[in-house]
Amino acid sequence: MGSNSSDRPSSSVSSFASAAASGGSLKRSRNRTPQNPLRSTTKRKSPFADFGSYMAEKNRKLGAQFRADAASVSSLGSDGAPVDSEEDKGVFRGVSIFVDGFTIPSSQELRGYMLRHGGRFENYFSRDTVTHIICSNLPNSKMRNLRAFSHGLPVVRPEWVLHSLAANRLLSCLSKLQQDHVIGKQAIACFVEVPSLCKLACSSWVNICEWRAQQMDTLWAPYQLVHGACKQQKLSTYFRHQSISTSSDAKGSINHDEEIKVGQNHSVVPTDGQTSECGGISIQVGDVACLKSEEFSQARDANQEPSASDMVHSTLTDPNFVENYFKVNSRLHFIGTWRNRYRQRFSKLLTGVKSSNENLKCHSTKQKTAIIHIDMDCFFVSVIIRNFPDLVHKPVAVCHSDNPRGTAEISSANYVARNFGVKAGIFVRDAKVCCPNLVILPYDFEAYQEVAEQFYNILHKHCSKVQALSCDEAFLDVTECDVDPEDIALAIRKEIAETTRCTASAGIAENLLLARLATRSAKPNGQRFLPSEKVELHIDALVVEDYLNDLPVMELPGIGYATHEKLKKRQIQTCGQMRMTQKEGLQKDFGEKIGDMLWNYCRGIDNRNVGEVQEAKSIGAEVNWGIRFNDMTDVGFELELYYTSTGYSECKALISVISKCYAWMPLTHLQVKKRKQGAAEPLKFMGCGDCQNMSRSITVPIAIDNEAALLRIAKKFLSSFHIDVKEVRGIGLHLTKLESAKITRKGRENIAVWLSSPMHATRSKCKQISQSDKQCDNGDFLFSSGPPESGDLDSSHKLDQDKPTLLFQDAGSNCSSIKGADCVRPIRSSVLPPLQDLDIDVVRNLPTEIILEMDVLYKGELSDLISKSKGNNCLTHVCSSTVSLIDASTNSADAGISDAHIDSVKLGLDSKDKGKMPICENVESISYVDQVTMEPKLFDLMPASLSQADASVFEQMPEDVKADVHGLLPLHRELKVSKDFYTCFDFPSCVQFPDPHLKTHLWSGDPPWWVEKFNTSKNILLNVISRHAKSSKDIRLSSILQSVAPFLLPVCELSNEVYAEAICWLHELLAQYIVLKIGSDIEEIYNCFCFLKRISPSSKILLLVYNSALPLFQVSAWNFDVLFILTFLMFSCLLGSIKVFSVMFGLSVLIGIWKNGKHVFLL
DNA sequence: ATCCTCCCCTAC
DNA sequence: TAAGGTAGGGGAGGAT
Ligand SMILES: Nc1ccn([C@H]2C[C@H](O)[C@@H](COP(=O)(O)OP(=O)(O)OP(=O)(O)O)O2)c(=O)n1
Ligand SMILES: [Mg+2]
Ligand SMILES: [Mg+2]
Repeated sequence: MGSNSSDRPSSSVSSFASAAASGGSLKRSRNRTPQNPLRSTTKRKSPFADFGSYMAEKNRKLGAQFRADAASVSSLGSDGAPVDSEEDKGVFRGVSIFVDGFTIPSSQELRGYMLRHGGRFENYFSRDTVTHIICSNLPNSKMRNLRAFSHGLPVVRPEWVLHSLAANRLLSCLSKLQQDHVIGKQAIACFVEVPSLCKLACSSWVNICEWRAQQMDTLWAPYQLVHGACKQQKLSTYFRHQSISTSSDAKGSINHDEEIKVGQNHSVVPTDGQTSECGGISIQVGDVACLKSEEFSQARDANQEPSASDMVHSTLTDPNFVENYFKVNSRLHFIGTWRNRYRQRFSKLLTGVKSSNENLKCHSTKQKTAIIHIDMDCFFVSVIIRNFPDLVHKPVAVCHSDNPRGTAEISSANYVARNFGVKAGIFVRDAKVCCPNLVILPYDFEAYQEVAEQFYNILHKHCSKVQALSCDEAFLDVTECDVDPEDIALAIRKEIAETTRCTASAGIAENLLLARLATRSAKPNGQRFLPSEKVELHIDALVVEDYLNDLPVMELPGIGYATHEKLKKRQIQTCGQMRMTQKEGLQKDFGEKIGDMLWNYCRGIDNRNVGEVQEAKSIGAEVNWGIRFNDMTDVGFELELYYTSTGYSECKALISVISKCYAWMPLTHLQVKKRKQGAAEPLKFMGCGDCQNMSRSITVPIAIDNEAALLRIAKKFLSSFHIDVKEVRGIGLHLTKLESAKITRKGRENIAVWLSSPMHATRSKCKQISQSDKQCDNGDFLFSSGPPESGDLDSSHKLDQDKPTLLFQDAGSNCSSIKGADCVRPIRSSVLPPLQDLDIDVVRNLPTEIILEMDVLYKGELSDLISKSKGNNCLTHVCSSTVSLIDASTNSADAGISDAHIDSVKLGLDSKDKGKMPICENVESISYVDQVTMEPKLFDLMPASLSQADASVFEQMPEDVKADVHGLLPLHRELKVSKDFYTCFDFPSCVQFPDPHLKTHLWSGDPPWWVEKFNTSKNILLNVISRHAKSSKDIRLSSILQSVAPFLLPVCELSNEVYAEAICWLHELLAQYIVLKIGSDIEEIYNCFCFLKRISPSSKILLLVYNSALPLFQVSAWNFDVLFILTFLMFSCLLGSIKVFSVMFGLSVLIGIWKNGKHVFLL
């Protein structure tokens, strides 16, 4: 009967238990294996988001400069000087692109592609020169601006460039791969279906690409972004209107759906066979007339319902889905978030009654405790039914749908209905089977909220010790009241009934457990006193005894489906049976605490006290219904919504908590539900079905107090899953460990070291550091705050004022700094204009984080320049408000950011002197901008074991510091990666591995020997690489990799041998390249790895190469001690006399610690 | 022992 | 059609 669906294990249990059980099974497997490689198109804010003085200034003053720059750059391409002049390479002849915002590939790479293949690249937009605008994604609001700028030019996604390149011809803007992985899958499917064709096409990789391009043209969805911006705008605003004023016009909203779908997704893709859609290409939005009439009537019908939002039911069709879902639709969200609203509403009362916890052992008081448990009867129904007096004696339930065949869940059923077997949590269709006359009423969350407030007002009026359990349920400790508890209960119930016109039931007993059990047996609209057996020697005592004896264990609070099943296996069904079991046995089977609880509960023993609501220890939000995505940008978009709608308020709450107690909430946890392999569409409409959970968490060393930083972490996690977004069924993000604000100090309390690591950040000896600011990076945000208050350890007021903030680096900036998990730092290259060419006035108007980032690129010279140009501390202001790293304890406390940069650089150069880690005095501050890799399949660039650290330096360290370091790193990580690499794969024996004797030979000669070697190989991947190397003037590996990468994207399945051989050779090539270049051009190596890293989500081959060769780079870099500092991290702590900071080298983190002025490098 | 992390379980 | 959220307790197992 209560069977919810086959994908939710078990049934027959009370609704919620089954929901929980399903959650349990769904959450069970934690899978970190990568899914289909998928290019993550992390969305970035458009530059147009930043309209303001900055843009105006920039346009005004830099226009001419950029124009000149663009012209010269472009001419470079069209002149063809550095470009191959071959005819077939001029794929982009006549094309001139302007890249808007963040893209993958980056604008610089796109530029490279254009220049190498006859196209032009414009650094700024001009209607006269630009032929195509490239952008990955634009939120709705930006489309308008884009429209204004585009002047009707095609706005296309960057894949167009790649795929045109792959096809070796200019693809139509109107045809586009729906999704990278989709095309890959389709292509593979085609090949599988037609093996002979596959063989044929496999004669050369390039042929495959061409073939694919031709074959796929018909399958491709439009590439071009939809323009109809005006209409879109109109419709959007209309919709917004509609949702605010309970609309009356169905046409608009349904149309809006179509519109948004196009606007957001850029293409409408049918989800695997479920919803057939309406050829995403040609929905010319705004054309109301073209809508299906049945949809009209549906929508119209829906609109007659009280709920304003209608017919939007998934993330596919409704851009405001999550917001609406939480705001007006989800009952579970309502009851789940109720506690927070209660906290807010009654916080004064709560702080006033702080007594209960300190008297935890109050059994010293002889007085027997008296507990009242009170709970509204069928709460949701009672509230609604007030408006339908006729229905009181009819079976009634609250549910979203009255469809007798539907999978909507019953939220609550009145007692008439319960007699038929209708209960919360079952599907409405099952309820209708039990009770065909069941009347379904809709939700009214506002009414629930209002009644709940009345309810608690009354409770607080009668009793000072109130423990809220839920919106309709509370414990009262009336021990200290003189009045008979039963009379109190009566009075309260009476008042509740009069005030709310809803009934409540109460249980009175000596402890929480019995009171709650008493309530249950008193329902509905009754109350019951359940005396403890010891005191009452009478018939009542017998009642308790009997009551418990025959009580099914399932009735005990804390025993749900899983525990019940376990007990059933042990032949324990009732409390009486459980009493027969030894406590030790229970503890063995269920764990210490649970066993104890079981043993106590079946005897009616409960030692808990009534306590007020504690501070929240965690917050989170998730959606697991209606989640259907078409592509990654949707997911990002959804997350954004997520945090601007619901999560936003959560974050606000969090912020207030943080500012109040300076708390840490260092663990963030993203969870994604993915359809389980082979799982059918869920029985429950739009449900998540049988899912596999993927989750990732990170411990950040500082409180996250801004939702943008959260969002960025979340997006990074998200992209690291490499999940086929069509399989995504749910998303959740949680922040926990709020309580670490109260971490007690002990041990080496004045040392704090945080390291980033690939999977998560490790926090070691995490202490709250008062008195000093903490500046560290553990994600990719900057932690900043005002100057530390010295001396006043617990000056929370001061800390409030100087509350640190996280800078969300890509907030509203077009200066690409953070691009999600797969991105790399912008690499310093010839593209960087000379410092003196910058207009300082313009620069100064840039967003601060951009200045900082640029400053990094200019190695601090920019900030020098700015401060000089201003002649005062303008920059100081900027910097101290963002990266203030002031060490009050040293005499150079006034060191500015530029000093820091210089010192940092010096630090890098120093290292050349000796074969030791650099030693740096006087480093007060180093600015840092970078990110942490959370990509699980990518090894972080951080040295991964002590074996990579300089042992002599390590020896110098204080003992306690050493201990910390040991805690952070494995003592030794096997670094013979190349060996491991060959053996850890299941390589076919026939693969011809590079001969060890070839070492150092691959790169000798001109062209390098490998080019010919690869060319003559039978391996078509190597052939392709060789071809590109030959045709390229530039024999730098980074450049070759860039040009060849599009051809290594997954297109069709080659044999393992081919892959393995290619990987081995590429590994060897890279290894020898490192040896070759490490002393002369480490930046080139870095460029190679950056590129590999970013492309790796798309190319399994390159991912493997990256992973295998990276450690070689790490080791080499350390051994050579020529550390080219591309980016820095400033992470400065003043901890007593120990200062901790970390510096980013490339992507690896160095931790420096110095004590008493003596400065030691660890890693 | 005690902590930590990654889950599961439970309640409404 | 339908709105399967939220937060705390705690167990298993590894690290310290
Ligand atoms: N599976 C569930 C359980 C509960 N609720 C909501 C509706 C309930 O009205 C409210 C309170 O839950 P109770 O357990 O107190 O159930 P009722 O108040 O409905 O009935 P009872 O009279 O048993 O308390 O929470 C829900 O939406 N879904
Ligand atoms: Mg109730
Ligand atoms: Mg209740």
